[in-house]
Amino acid sequence: MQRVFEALASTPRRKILALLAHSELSAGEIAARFEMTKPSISQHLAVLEAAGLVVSEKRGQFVFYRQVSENLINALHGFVQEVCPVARPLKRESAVLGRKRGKAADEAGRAADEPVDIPGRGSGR
Amino acid sequence: MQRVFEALASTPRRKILALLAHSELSAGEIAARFEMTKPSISQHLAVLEAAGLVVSEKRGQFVFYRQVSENLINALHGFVQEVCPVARPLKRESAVLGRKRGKAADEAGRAADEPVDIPGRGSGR
DNA sequence: TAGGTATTTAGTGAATTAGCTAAATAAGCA
DNA sequence: TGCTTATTTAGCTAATTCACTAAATACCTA
Repeated sequence: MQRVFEALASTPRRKILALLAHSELSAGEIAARFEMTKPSISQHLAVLEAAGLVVSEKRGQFVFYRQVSENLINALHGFVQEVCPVARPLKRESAVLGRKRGKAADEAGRAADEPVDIPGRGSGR
Repeated sequence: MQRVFEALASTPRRKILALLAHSELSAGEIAARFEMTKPSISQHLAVLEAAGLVVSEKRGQFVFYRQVSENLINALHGFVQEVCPVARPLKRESAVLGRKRGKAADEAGRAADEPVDIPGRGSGR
């Protein structure tokens, strides 16, 4: 949770995530789209990966990065539940998207006015 | 947008927002719930206010703070649209919640794969 | 093995952030 | 007016972040 929000606090990192919205890209391809040196981009990618927002996979000479949208959605969703309980309809929709998740809701935090409770999942209780 | 995410990057500030989820509180009441000095809390509140996430109102001796959930929802929503277009159902629900908003979607950013388009609103086009 | 490309690690300096204490401002009350 | 409470502003230090350059590592190809 903390790491997710720290990762999102940086504009270049949010842009990297947006760039990865539709397809995976190599570190070099990502760096090519920013006016920043490759080591700097590499560092941003490391922050995103530590937050669980992307994963990397080395294939041959290249390291490809792709999004892990579950963690983003779960962190934001969990937070919105805490802060803005009026948004309950969001929760239901997010649940539909996040059926396959298992643990990230714990990191995402809770305790607003009810425990995390994802309908349509079966293992919550 | 940038200010919203910077504001959310701090755990104490996220906790303050959660504390304000259900009712407004004075600066002193907020400070009383944290193990931090009042000036520090005051600074965090200033950051939250600069991001448009809370508003303050001075009444007599006290300064009361309350949430402005529209800005939070819109910023997160706009970002999710950029980064995670698969989450389109969220968008529709968020629109229902945010009927009354007018301009914050611009700050929230867009450009993922379609323009911001809130159904059920009348002024979008 | 040698040479080239891709990426990360190390190390540096400037800028920002987070918390503190002390002091200033503002409002309520005797 | 003078005292008390509530909050913010100023000024400080320690810690973190950001982007850079230079060097190291890993992989591919000849």
